[in-house]
Amino acid sequence: MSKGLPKRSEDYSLWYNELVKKAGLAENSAVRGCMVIKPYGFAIWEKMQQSLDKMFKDTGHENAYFPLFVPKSLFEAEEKNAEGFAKECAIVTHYRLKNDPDKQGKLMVDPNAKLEEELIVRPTSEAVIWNTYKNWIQSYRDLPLLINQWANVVRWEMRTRLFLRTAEFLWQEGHTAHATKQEAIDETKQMLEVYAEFAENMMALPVVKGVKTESERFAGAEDTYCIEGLMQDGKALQAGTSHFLGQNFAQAFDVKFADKEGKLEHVWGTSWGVSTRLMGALIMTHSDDNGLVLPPKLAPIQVVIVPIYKGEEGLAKVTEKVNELKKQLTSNGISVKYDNRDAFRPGAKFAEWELKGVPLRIAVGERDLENGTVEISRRDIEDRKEAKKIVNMDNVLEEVQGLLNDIQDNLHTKALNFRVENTREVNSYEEFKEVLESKSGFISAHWDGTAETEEKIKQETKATIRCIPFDSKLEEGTCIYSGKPSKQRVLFAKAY
RNA sequence: CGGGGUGUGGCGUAGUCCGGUAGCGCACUCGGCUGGGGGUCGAGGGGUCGCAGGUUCGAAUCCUGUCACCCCGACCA
Repeated sequence: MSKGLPKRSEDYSLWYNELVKKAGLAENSAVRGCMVIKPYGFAIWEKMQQSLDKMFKDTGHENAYFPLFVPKSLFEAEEKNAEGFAKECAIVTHYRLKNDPDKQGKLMVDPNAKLEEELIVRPTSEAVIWNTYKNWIQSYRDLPLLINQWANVVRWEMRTRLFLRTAEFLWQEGHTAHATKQEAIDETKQMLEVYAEFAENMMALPVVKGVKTESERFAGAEDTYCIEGLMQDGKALQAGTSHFLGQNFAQAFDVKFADKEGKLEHVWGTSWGVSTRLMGALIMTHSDDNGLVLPPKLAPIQVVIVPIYKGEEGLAKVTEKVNELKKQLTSNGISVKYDNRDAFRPGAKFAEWELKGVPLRIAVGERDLENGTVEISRRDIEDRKEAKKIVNMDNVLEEVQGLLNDIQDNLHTKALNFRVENTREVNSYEEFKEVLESKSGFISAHWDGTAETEEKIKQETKATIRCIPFDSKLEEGTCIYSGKPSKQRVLFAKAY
């Protein structure tokens, strides 16, 4: 383990990359743009999955699995969707390799094994799924159809970053079909609420809920709702999206149902997804210059216990006590790691578990055994002295339970304060540019509602409209760019 | 795809200009002392110098080609 992480204030993106690697979350692979998610990182993702999966099931959804490949003819059926993803598709054209006659021991694509129809590696699964739904839906009695799948998708990105943008990523995609427009819209909103609740409660990530503008909308959707978070460097990150698809896919794939009167109608659709990008959001929201900071609810290890001892007998004595503590904590649903590796001294272990973001560390030494105490240190306080306190051995369980709750709340509060402090209303384009340059963050400003203005602002400042927040009040104003009338403020930011 | 840069033990690098058979730090292995914030001493193991050609008595170093990665742009969850 090499020492030292770059400072956030000096080079935020270097800090992020190094942190991801050094904390053992993920690393680059032999495959261009694709990452290896390491066990510790995957354990966090699994906790996210478990929690989201339960929320999906609780709202009536079932899991299923659809193919990785999409025949080109299916893919292009919904034109806007196909067009939107066309530029970033991986395509399978052949199904066989053979020995290269010119190069000993090398393989080549067998030109005789060309597929009659190319297969697109799914960048998203609407096409296959709606093609399937056609067969599943005949009557209003088949509706609503509420399906989710956990899968990998591929989008051939030019520039990639661990978790934030990789060519292959893991996600879940929900795809539902409904008898009425209103029901589909309600579903779209409900799932956005699920995402928001997950982000706030589990990830301690405060998010803004809103609607995307037309140019930021999902290709093939009528409306895209989103949750947006603000990272510590003042850039916004889209953490989840939920789409009202109207009847676009139903029409493209001829998915009709007979209503109670026996009349045939197209169904109404939604889709919604969150990806391993959430890992990036989690990392960038809470972590500090000492390393990762994980909210207790998603931490694979909530408490690490480090023994402090001299000699084998010392370790044996401490271990005896630690085993009691560990049993007590574990039986109360707390995940505990006892780091009894003899090869490292306590200081090195402290640093390592800090880097890995374990919420609580308990140090138990021979001195503690005499005094009947332990030292508990919380990860969410950056100052190492302030983070520590000495606790009576008998109170460890309730202390730990209390502290874990405290940390979860504190992380959320800190992140929320940061967002509030970094959300600014501006009323002129000058001010807009000034804020963007000096402070970044969310900027709440009036916009005339046209794609042209949005595009101009994007070109000139790199800031985009993240969303039109649901809670944006109606108020008369003038567009900061064009001076035309506007009825409400929208949220701008530079984004990941 | 344009512009810039880098490929040398697991990681980070020196050496490349000016060719002479690869060095350092971290990590690793073994042993000792140590142990309340990244210990220390000693002994050891590990490298087709991205890949393929070429020049040369001799190539990490020079030449040609090629691949990969990083940064900056154009595109994006």
